[in-house]
Amino acid sequence: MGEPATNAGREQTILDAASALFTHYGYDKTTVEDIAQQAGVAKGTIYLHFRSKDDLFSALIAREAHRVAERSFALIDADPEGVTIYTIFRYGWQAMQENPLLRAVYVRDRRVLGDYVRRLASLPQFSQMVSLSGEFIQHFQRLGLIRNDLDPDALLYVLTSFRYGLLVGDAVVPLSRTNVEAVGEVVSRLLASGIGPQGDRAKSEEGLRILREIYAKGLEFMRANGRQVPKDSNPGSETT
Amino acid sequence: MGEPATNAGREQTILDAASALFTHYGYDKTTVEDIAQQAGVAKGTIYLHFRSKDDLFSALIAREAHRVAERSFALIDADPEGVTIYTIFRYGWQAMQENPLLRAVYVRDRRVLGDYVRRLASLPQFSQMVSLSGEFIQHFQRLGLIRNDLDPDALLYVLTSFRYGLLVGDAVVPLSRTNVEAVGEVVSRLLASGIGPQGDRAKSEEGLRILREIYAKGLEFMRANGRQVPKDSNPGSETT
DNA sequence: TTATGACCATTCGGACAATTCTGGTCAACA
DNA sequence: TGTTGACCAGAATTGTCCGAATGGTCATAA
Repeated sequence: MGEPATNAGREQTILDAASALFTHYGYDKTTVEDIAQQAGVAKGTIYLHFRSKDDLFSALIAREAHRVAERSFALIDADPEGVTIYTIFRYGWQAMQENPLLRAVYVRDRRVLGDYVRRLASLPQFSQMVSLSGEFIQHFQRLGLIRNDLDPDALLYVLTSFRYGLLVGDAVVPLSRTNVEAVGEVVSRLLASGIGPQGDRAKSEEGLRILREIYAKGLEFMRANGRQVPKDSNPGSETT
Repeated sequence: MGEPATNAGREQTILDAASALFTHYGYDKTTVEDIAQQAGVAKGTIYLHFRSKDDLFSALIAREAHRVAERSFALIDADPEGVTIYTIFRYGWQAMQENPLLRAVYVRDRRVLGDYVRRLASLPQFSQMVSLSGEFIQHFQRLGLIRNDLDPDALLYVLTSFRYGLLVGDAVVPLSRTNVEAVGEVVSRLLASGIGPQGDRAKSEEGLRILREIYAKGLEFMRANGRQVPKDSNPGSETT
């Protein structure tokens, strides 16, 4: 309904169609023909914008990851607490929870990813970069934004597992749409007093800087290993 | 090596063999013949102790659940902190982490459970009973052993997901044998200041009572829905 | 009484061919 | 210049057959 006919607009339309079909039917069961039909274009058009079905999916993941990151930043900004380890964790989870496709990628849901899971193996823990990494925790500990009497490696493991559990959790305990807020609140409170700084509330501008820095790194990494531009890149880099 | 020839001893020997084979090869790929061979008995003997392969597995799960519970109780007792919400959570996790079979049951690992996962569907969340349930949290909140400014439903969801994440977590971030202790320590510290009572450290004898009570309930539940004794139970209760 | 292992009905799974489907191309077209 | 859809080779699916394997039984033996 009312898709723009511009070049960039058409690409987004294709991605929208692909997103809906992939999350519903999974990568394997969704054919390129299906995507074209849903997007209202011919199959050949898709190959004007993307090199292959794989490349299309990579582009989609990149777009959704970007959206999730922006969404989490917006949520963090909107919270009066500002940038803290627990708002980062809370809204990072919430933003990913709201995005079915990226959530599937993060938890490696074979029902959605299908054969694509093998391709993911080469991107070892790319989604961790969105908001969580070892150096991130160590930075925060050095700044006093996380209590530093905890082993950083163990803490990373705990936080990563925690987030993973929260993302997969509703497979064990069903989580209704209504109490996402309540869960976020509990998570936030728990981490605030659990791993936050004991005494003073330290300045968070530094945290924001680090957050954006690590996000930029993640972007760069994804641009390197992610999708290739189909048209105007130097050709002749085919390996087998 | 050195199995006792007593009746009960033989049953345990069979369960030991089944445990090793199931965890290594999975339910589907392990034949009754394999179990008999590994246990050093004839196949028919197994059917003197267990009604079917399913029943054997149910009995094994029951035994391992019992062991895990006892193990976690022992760990809690050994900790100077005593019975608190965080020692319960910490050692409940650790004990289950150490038991490959029960861990597979809890996370519904299809590679180990095979076709048996369907049977598990009738036991909705039986393993949660081992140490975690809604009423448990509410009891503790009422006693002041858990801060009561948190929504109990959301808290239950968070803790359940947290534990699930910790149990599955090493599929995402590999967890070496050596730092299980470190992770447990972090978990304990995090929960102590995260959800424990803010001020005083309340008396924990009451907590111990509740813990055993809920465990007893779980046992009763499992005895009702779990395996049936093959021999001297009243016959004639076959439903199709 | 208790344990055994040969035996049976059923299921499983590999092999193979027929058939459909799918990602990707490209000459024709607007 | 941008778009289309018929077309193709290879992959996946479906259906079928048949021997091997498996869960479970029971007459026999210790």
